[in-house]
Amino acid sequence: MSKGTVGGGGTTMLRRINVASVLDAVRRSAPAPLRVAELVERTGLARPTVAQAVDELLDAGWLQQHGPDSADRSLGRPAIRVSLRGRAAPVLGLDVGPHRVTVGVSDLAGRKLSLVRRSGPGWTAQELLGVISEVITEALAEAEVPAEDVAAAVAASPGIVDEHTGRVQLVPSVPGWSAIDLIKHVRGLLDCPVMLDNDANLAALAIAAARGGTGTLLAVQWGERLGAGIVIDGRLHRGTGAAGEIGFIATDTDDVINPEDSRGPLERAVGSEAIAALGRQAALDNPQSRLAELGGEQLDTADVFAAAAERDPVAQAVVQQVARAFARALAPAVLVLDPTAVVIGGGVARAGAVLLDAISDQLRLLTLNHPKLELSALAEDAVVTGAMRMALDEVWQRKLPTPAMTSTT
Amino acid sequence: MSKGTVGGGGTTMLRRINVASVLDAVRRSAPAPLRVAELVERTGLARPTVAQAVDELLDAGWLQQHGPDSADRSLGRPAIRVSLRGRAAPVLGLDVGPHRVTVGVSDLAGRKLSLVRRSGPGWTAQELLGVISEVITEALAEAEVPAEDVAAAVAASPGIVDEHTGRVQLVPSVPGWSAIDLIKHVRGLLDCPVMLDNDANLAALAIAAARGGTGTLLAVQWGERLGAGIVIDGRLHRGTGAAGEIGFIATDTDDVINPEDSRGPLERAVGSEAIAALGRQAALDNPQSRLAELGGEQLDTADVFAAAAERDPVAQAVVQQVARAFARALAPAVLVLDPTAVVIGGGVARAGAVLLDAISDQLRLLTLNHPKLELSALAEDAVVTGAMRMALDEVWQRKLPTPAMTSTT
DNA sequence: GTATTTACGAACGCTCGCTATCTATACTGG
DNA sequence: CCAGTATAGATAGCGAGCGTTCGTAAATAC
Repeated sequence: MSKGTVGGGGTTMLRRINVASVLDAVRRSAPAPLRVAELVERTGLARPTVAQAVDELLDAGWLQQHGPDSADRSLGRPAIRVSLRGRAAPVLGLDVGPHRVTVGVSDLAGRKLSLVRRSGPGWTAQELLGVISEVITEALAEAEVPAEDVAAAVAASPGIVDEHTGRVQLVPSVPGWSAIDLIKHVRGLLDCPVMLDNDANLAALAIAAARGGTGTLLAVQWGERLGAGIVIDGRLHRGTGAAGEIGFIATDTDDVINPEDSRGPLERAVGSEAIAALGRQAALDNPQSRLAELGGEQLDTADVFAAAAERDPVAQAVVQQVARAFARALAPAVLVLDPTAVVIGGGVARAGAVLLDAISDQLRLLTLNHPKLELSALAEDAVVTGAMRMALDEVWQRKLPTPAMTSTT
Repeated sequence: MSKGTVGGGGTTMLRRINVASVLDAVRRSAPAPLRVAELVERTGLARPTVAQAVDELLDAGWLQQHGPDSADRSLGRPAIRVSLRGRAAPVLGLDVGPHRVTVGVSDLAGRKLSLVRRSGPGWTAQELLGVISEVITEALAEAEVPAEDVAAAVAASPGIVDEHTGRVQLVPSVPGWSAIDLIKHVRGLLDCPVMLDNDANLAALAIAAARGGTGTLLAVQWGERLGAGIVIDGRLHRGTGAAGEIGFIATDTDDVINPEDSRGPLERAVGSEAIAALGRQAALDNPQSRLAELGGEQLDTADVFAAAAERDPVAQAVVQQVARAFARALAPAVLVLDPTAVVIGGGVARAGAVLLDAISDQLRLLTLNHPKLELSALAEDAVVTGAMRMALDEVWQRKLPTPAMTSTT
């Protein structure tokens, strides 16, 4: 149990291994249905073994049977084809922010069944719990999934999350907010394993899953706050629990980490609010620039990047400054991690190529191996998608007795 | 093979799993011998199964049988006790530097059988190969291990190593030196899998193994050059292949990465040579300081730390400067990785508490979770030890069909 | 010297997967 | 319209391995 003994056992264990092997093979090719013959080939098992496993999985509701595909007309008796029955164990992802609640429901194969978003003006903690209930029931209804069927749920929370206790540090976004209450609340609604994780971590998981395969991913969430998730070969790297907190990296002029202030030096320097402030100052200093024209009094972060895209030198200088500070802060992390790719998401990512190119140029000077630098394709859905992904991983890990078996042959 | 299909198979596979399970249980308790009853308890298998597996492993030479321990006199018939027969598959570690060659031989249980070091004044590449042959044969003789018995060998090389091709970048220590030749040479001597890896990586592996257990370790090798190895839950993190190259982190005053210069900014700032240079300059500026007294003309890195330990303010200022630069460079990496511990090894680590405390103070200001900061206990043997460790891991991974089986029960 | 405790060893029954064979189904070609 | 063929599914026999149970050996305690 607690000891990490290598499992072993009798023939029933063997049976379970083989059933899991078949199930895993089906999962890997999802959503494409598979013929039994293909399963035989992929698992290396004998046909009767596979057939028996398929029967068992059909009975248990994990697989569903397809009729012969009329499009694929080949010689001989048509094969029955099976695929994952996603409804067997749907999962739920939850992204709670101070102004927005998003809930997604996904089936086992990773197909999105529903996605419900609700925005509002700063709820209180009490109101927020009510909104969460509503959105969850709405999402479940849209997906046509009864609440008791949900096999796992993951909630995203900003701040540093202890994955076991659910305790959260450094998150004063909503007054009176407690992630522990959130967990309790959701547990009351769903009666299934409910987990909590950092939003940057979950976004990273989603992006890594979208990119597929192996390698090291550093996924930066760049908005008012700055965080990053690290995914190594599909697994999240948590460190002691606070890995990826790049917002607290010191800049050349600011290295103060204050427990009272939830923001770190880099966030103060290049967070979206800081970018807007830099833009406003630049507009004041250069009243006849395109930047001042575009933004006016209420100059926004987006205005800075828009003006820079129009080649306004004043805005471009601001972008350069931001990119330089960001690259200098990130370079040590890139040197140490040596990631395959660095993906930038969050609100600032909407800036697009203007910012990306500037960062890329700066980063190239400061690193050895230059990772691919990209913008997140998932936009604002990254966090929910990642939450669903993690719930999915949890379900699969519970279901498959052998997660990895390095075939020596 | 190439596909990562979950293994499965017939009863022979089951047998192999159970045998491996028993072997693994013995390995975990090494070097303490185990009674069969204990194996039954730890593996969860039935006694006949364990007995059969033990017989098989004894025949194959993986286990050895102990007589009943006269010290442990308890009631009843004395139990047969078995332990790993280390000589079954000894491994070899090799650390090649420009001025020193070290070879270690270890048995399966991790016991060091022999360790042979040879130093010399800058050999040529050709001479070096000859020296390597001599030291290897000497180490094998001392360990009483025939060359053909060696099950795996790992060689350490400075620079960035591609773990598959064995190609090495950025290592001009020995003119005409090629790690590919090294691999070929060792393969010619040993006829077993020969692998190559970065010396900082291997040192990290050794330190992680010595500390034991899980967590994230950042092991810094600090000498003339600066490198680090990252070990996460016992596995080395390589990134694209150049992970841990902290020597190239920019400092506040220097951010030039030049392909011609094998040293990076941080190495130029706080490498042992740079520390000595700072010390010499400080001594010149303050001729009547303890530092100037101690070091004289040929002032060394060690002199700086010695003077600082004697509370010479001039030397202390130099140490402060070095610690500050190092901490500022490392802080972003610590924030991103959030390691359980940071261990410093290499020549500069001999400075001891003077440097460590200074770094700790600086790092505390710049990070959120403060990892344990320690000096490597392994001193100069870290790299060879790590090489043996990696060879050991390779052998075990080949032997055990199921490396990790998350017991769901 | 006997009783007790502990561990080893062997026989039996059970489950499981693999090989081989037979049956079912649909397309092809005369 | 009917045989031929190719593919897939179903079934029996065999072998291998594990687990349970019982008997036996070896040491200590009284």
